[in-house]
Amino acid sequence: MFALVDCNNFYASCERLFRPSLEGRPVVVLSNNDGCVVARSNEAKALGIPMGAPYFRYAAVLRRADAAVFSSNYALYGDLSRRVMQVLAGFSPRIEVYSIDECFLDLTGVRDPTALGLEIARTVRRWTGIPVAVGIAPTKTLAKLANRLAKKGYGPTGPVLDWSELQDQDAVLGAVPVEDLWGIAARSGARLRALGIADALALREAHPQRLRASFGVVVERIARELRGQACLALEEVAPPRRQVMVSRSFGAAVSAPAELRAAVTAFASRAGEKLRSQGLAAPALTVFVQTNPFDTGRAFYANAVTLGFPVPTQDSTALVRAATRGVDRLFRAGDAYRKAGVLLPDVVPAEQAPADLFAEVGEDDRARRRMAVLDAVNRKYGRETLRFAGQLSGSGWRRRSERGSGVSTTRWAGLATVRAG
DNA sequence: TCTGGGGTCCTAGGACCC
DNA sequence: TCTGGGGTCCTAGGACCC
Repeated sequence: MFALVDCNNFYASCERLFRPSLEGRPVVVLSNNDGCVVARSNEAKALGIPMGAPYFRYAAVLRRADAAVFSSNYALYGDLSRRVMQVLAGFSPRIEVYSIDECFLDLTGVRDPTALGLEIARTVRRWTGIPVAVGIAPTKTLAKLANRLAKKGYGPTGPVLDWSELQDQDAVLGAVPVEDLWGIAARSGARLRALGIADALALREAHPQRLRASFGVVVERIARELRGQACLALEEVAPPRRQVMVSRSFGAAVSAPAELRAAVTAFASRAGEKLRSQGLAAPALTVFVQTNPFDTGRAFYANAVTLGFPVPTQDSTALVRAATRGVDRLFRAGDAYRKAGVLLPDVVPAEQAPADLFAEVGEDDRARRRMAVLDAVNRKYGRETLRFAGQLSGSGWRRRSERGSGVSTTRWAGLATVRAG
C-alpha cells in the first residue's frame, strides 16, 4: 500500500509561509530568469494562469488581480522541502523522496490508512506550515491519481483519499482525461485518443499486450497499475546520478566572446562544485550555446561540442578550460546568444576513476587540495566568493531576479521578524 | 522588451561478435 | 521460390517527470 504526499502549490506556499497577509491573495512564483510562471496558488489558478506560462503575457492580469509575484528562491524551497521530508520519515519506515515537493510512503500493514493520512497532513501543516494532500492506493499510479482527487475535494473528511474506499471507481476513472495520468502527456494522449482511448477507464480496459506493441512498456505499466497490479516499486535509495547539468538563460543577450566565456566559466565551475559535493567525476564535458528561439526575425543558432578528459575529473580548472575551449569553437560573430550551458555526461563515482598515468607527480593531489580550499571558502563566505578570473569578463548574462522576497531560513539576514503585542 | 532548469527511461537501428 | 541463430553494445531521439 502506497501513500503519495504532495505539497499544495509548493513554491507559492513557501513564499506565503512568512506572510500571512498573502492568504486569499493570488500568489505566483517565476522561473529562473523571471521568465515563466512555475507555481500558482489556488487563487492564481482560478485567474486562468496556466503552468509554465510566460510571465509577460499575464503580468497585466496579475496586476489587476492584486497578485503577489515572486522570483524563485531555491535555497528557501530546498530547506522547507527537507523539513517536510523529515516529518514524513517519522510516519513510515520506508519512504521515497520523489521530488522537491512529493514523497511516497509505504503504508503496508496500516490498519486505518485514512486516519493516518489525516494525521500526516495535520502534522506536516503544524510543524512546517506547508499544506499537503495525501493519496493512498495499492499502486503508485493510483496513489498519484488519488492525490489529485484529494486536492479536488474527493476526500470524505479532508485532503486525504484512500482509493479503495472510493465509491464508483469506474465512474471516477471515466471522468479522468488520459493525459491527467502520471506518465501520459500530450503526445501519447493524442495517439491514445486516436485509438478511442480517451480516459483512464478506457486505458485500464485496453489490452496490455496491444498497448505494449503500440506505445511501449511505459504505457502498458500504467494500464496494469490502474487495475491495481503494482509494476513500480518504492525506491528508497536514489540510483547514482548519470549526468550533471548547469545551464541558464541570460538576463540580456550576449554578443561578446569574452562574456560568453565568462558565462560558461561560471557554469563549469558550478558543475565542478556539484561533482565534488556528490563524489562524482566527469569523463567528458559538453558545452552548448543558443540564440533566441523565439526571435522570428533572425535565424536560430544552437550548437554543442563535447570534449573528453584523459581520465574522469572533478577539478573545476580542467572543466573551465574545456568549457572555454569548446565555446571558442562554437562562437559565431554577430550572433546574440540567449542561453548556454555545461553538461557532464556519464559521470562515475570519483573513487572508481583511475589516476592519470602521465600527470606530473603530485599534481593530482595539489589539484584536489586547491578544490578543497575553493569549496571551503565558498561554503563559509557564500557562493562565488572565490572564483575564476575569466568570470570577470562580464556579468550581463546574469539572471533577472527583480522580485525576490528576500525571505530565508538559511541566512540570518533573511529570517522573518516577529513582533508581539 | 518579455518565453526555466535539471533530470530519467525506453526504443530502434546500426555495428559488431561467434 | 530460395540467404542462420543468437547475442551485446552504443547512440540518437522521443517522451516524460517536477
